[in-house]
Amino acid sequence: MNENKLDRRVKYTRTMLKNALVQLMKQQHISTISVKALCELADINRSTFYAHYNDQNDLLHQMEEEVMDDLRWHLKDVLPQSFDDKAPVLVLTRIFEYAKENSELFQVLLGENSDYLFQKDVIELSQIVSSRNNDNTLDARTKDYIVEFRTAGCISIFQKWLKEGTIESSDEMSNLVGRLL
Amino acid sequence: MNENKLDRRVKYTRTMLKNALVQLMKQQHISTISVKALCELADINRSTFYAHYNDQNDLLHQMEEEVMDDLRWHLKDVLPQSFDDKAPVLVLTRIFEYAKENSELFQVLLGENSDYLFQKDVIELSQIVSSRNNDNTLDARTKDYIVEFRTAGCISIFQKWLKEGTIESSDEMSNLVGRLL
DNA sequence: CATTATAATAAACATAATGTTGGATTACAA
DNA sequence: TTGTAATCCAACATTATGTTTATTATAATG
Repeated sequence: MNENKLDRRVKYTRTMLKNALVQLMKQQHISTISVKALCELADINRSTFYAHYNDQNDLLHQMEEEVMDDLRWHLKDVLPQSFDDKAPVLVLTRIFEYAKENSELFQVLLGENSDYLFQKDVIELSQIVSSRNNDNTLDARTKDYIVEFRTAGCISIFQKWLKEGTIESSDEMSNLVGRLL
Repeated sequence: MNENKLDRRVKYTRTMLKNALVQLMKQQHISTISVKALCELADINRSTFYAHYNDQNDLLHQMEEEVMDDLRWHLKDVLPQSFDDKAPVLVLTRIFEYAKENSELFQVLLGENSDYLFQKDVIELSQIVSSRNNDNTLDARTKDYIVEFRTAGCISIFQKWLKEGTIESSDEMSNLVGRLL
C-alpha cells in the first residue's frame, strides 16, 4: 500500500528479497529457507533484511497480503455484484486472468512449498462463488461437507492449471469450474 | 516391518520419538520442529535419535510408510476386488474405519503441519475409487481436471471429518463421498 | 544365572545459522 | 548542497546441528 512513496533504496531492497524468495520457493519449503541464503541470492546485507522483516515467514506473509490486496483491487467492480446469479463466473474469470498475469508468483504462493495462509485467503474469496447451494433437502452438516468438497476441488484445479503452465485460457477455466459447481 | 523382532529398547526409543512427534505436530509444522525439542519431550538422548533417523522429516516419513503399510494390510481383502462396480464404497468404508481408529495420527499426518507425502499416498490409494469416469463426451484434459477436482474434494472432506472429531460414522462418510463422486 | 552383545547415555566438539549491535559508508530527497 | 536515513560491514553471544568417544544399562542367549 502506497509503495510508491517509499525511498528507492527501500523499494529496491524489498523487491530483491521478494524475488529471491520466489526463486528459492520453487525449490524448497518456506521454512527450510534460511535468511542467509535469501540475502545472498538477493545480494542484500543480512542486517538490512532484519530491518524490514522478522524472518522468511514474515516476508512471505507480507507478499501474500500485497498480492491479495492487489487481487481484490482488480475485482473491485465485480465483487459487489457477486450476489446475483450471473456474476460468479465473471468473478472466476477475473481471478484466473489475474493469476495468469502473475502465474510465477501464484504458482509459488499456492504451491506445496508455501504455507496455507494464501490458500486460505483464496478459498475465502472463492467461497462467495462456490458456496451457493439452494438444495433444501440436505441437512446443514452435509451442506458443509459439500462446500468443503467444492472449494478444495476448485483450488486443486487452480493449482494444477498453474503448475502446468496456464495452458487453458481464463475463460475456459472459469467455464470448467463453473460447470463443475 | 517385523517391528516385533526388534530389541525392546529400540522399540521403546522409536515409540517415544513417534509419540513426541505427533504431539509437537499438533502445534507446529514439521520443519520447525527441532531434533532437540523432540528428544527432550520423548526423554531420549539426542545421539540416540541420530542412531535411528537423519532428522525430523526422516522420522515423519518412516511413520507415514508404516501407517500406509498397515492401512494397505487392512484393505488387503477388498483392494483386489476394487475394479468391479460395488467395491469402491467398501474400500472407502474400510479406510474411514481405519482412520477413525487412528484418528489422532491421521489428523496429524493429513493436517497442515505435515508435508504432502502422506496426502499423496492417500490420494494414490483413493484414486482407484474416484477416477472411474466413463463419460466419453469429454476430452482427456478435462477428465484430468475432473479427477483432480474429485480427489482433492475427497481428501478435504476426509480432513474436515478428522479435524472435527470423526463425529459421523464410517458408513455415513463413505456413503456421502460415494454420492458426491 | 552368568555372559556376551548391543543399545542408550553423557559429554565434548566443530560447524553453521540466528538475531542484534555500533559505527562507517553511501544514496536519497528536498 | 546538505541533512537524513538506509545500507553495509564486522563483531558478538546464542542456539541447533551432526558427530564422536567412553561409559553405563539393558536385552538376548545358553
